[in-house]
Amino acid sequence: MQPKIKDVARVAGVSVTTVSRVLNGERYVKDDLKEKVNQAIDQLGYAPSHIARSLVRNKTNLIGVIVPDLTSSFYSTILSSIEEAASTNDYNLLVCNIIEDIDKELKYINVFQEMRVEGIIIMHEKINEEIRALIHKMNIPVIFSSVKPMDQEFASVIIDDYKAAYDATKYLIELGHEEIGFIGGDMRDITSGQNRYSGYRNALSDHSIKIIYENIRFGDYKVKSGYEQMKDILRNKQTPTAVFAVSDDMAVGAMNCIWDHNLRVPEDISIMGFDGSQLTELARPRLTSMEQPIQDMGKVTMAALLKQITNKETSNEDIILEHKLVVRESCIRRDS
Amino acid sequence: MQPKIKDVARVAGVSVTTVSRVLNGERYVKDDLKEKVNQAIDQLGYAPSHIARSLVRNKTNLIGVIVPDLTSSFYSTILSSIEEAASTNDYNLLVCNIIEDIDKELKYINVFQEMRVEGIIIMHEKINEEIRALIHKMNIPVIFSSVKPMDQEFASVIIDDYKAAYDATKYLIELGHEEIGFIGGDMRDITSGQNRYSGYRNALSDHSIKIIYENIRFGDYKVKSGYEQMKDILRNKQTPTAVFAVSDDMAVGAMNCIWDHNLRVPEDISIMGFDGSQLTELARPRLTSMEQPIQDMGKVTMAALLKQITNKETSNEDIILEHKLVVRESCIRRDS
DNA sequence: CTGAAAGCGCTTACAG
DNA sequence: CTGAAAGCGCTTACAG
Repeated sequence: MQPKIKDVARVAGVSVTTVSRVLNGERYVKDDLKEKVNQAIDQLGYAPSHIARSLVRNKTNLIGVIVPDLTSSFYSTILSSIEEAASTNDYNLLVCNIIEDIDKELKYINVFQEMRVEGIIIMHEKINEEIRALIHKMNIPVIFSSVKPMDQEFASVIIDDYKAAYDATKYLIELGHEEIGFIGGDMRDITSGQNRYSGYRNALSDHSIKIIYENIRFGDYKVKSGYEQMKDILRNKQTPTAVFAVSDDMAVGAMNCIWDHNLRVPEDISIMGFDGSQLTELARPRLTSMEQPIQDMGKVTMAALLKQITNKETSNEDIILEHKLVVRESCIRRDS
Repeated sequence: MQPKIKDVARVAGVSVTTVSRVLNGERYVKDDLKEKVNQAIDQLGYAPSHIARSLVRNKTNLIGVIVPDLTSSFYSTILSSIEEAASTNDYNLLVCNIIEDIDKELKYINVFQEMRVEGIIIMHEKINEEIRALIHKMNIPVIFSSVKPMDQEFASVIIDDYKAAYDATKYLIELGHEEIGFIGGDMRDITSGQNRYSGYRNALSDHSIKIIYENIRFGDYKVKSGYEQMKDILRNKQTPTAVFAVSDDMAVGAMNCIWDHNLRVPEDISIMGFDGSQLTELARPRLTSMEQPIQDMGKVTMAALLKQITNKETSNEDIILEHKLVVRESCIRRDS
């Protein structure tokens, strides 16, 4: 059994009120009593129960976080910066990993409600009516980080996917590429998939380049799907001279596929990634990528959430961060 | 404000005791009352306060987890399987990320104590006297996953590092290599560093191969240090024909360094990794690695912890899991 | 400056 | 089968 405030009071020879006061750093406690209390605390190894405190203060200092895949370097990097910001502000993270299991998400949101978390951060793009309704009913700040589900009324911290994809494609065009393949993301539940695809298409048409649908494929943002989609593309009679994959993971998958076909990046095919994950520096050749400010994303998300918590007002205004093209070695000028 | 049990009781026209009973699935509640209560719960969107429950039940269903680096694919994979096991058993995870900051670790252990977590999982190898003392005082189950700090009396879930390193080295020897470089890990705080190093050395001497200290370097398990240490090794007059790095991250760093020097893996230098992380399949050539059962590690850790929690007895017996050599493409027979 | 008492939202003997 | 009351470990007016 852990010691309780009553034990401290007894040992120190004061009332629990007084112990509580020195615990909470109030003034109006005589130095000698304070001393005695602190001694008793040390002696007993007392640590106040956060549980009891939460109950009376009506404040838990808990944030619920839903991650689609902890093993993804993209999400775990965001989570890491969220954790840092939380820790700095004396908040603790309840972390839930959802792998393709929307029921688990619902279950966890329920748990979050029971735990009385003060806010929720979701990095999962799939969300159904039931979850939406539950979140609304809970009436606490919710913020989406790095994703923006369709038709939703919650705030997202996100980049301008359309423009980022447009700029990435434009860069390839400026390198002289005209057959530019595309490995897109999910087109159903998430706005990024559609916006990045639009950005790609419009960049091409704005530069009067014909869209070759044979060279357009859609994956699920993961390495394996990048590999598979690239394999498909390589089967075409006329393979593109450059491929733009809308995640670094898929880009690396594509690079590996190219390597396994004994072709070379970037000499045979240039590859452009998206995200700015650790893989960009790990891959050989190093991956040129349209980067999201991953580190900032977590920080900004927490800041926005804490602001909502503090001001007791929910906001549904998206926060748009800047994307940035980082040129490395995987894209070169096309020989013309 | 969230509705409370009192509100439910009022709406349903029963006592709070009755509401509590249907909440906890007790028998001895007449069907019509149960019905009314459930209706009231739905109507109000009531979810019982886990905080209040924890206080009275003296049980939080919380586990504290300390990860050294969330962005590492090794640790995040273990964390992911820990999370899965926790969720299955209705436990929630309080996650703390420690990056080289031992004070933060102490702070978090304190938080864990205040939160009255029922158990703690630590994947961090650095631990000082203060932390050790605190953990002991808390008197709750603590288990180390994938690491075993020196001189400690807590249980670890771990592989036989000595034997694993021995076997990996032996494999390289059997491929005909005689100059086998080594990129080791931290030799101070963690037993794996020393045990893997011993395994490597003994494998060599058991096969009458002279140890060349020039080709032995120590990193910090991360990609970058693998790169740097390999750079050092390549500066030597006689470079090894194979290098064994005691983490896949360092192995990939070494491979990248070799690539950047316009040498080839495995034709010029074979590379053996350690861990079995995602990188093994991502790298090109694919990385041959002495693998830990990463997925199992999380599962086994949680199982052991839950057992201790349930039986209210702490154990300090290590659990040793099997290592396994997975041959891919980065090691080949030496031309002799 | 200090303490007795009420209350946070639940559960659980105890009584009926 | 149902409910009034005590208690979980704290904080916070309130009174002195």
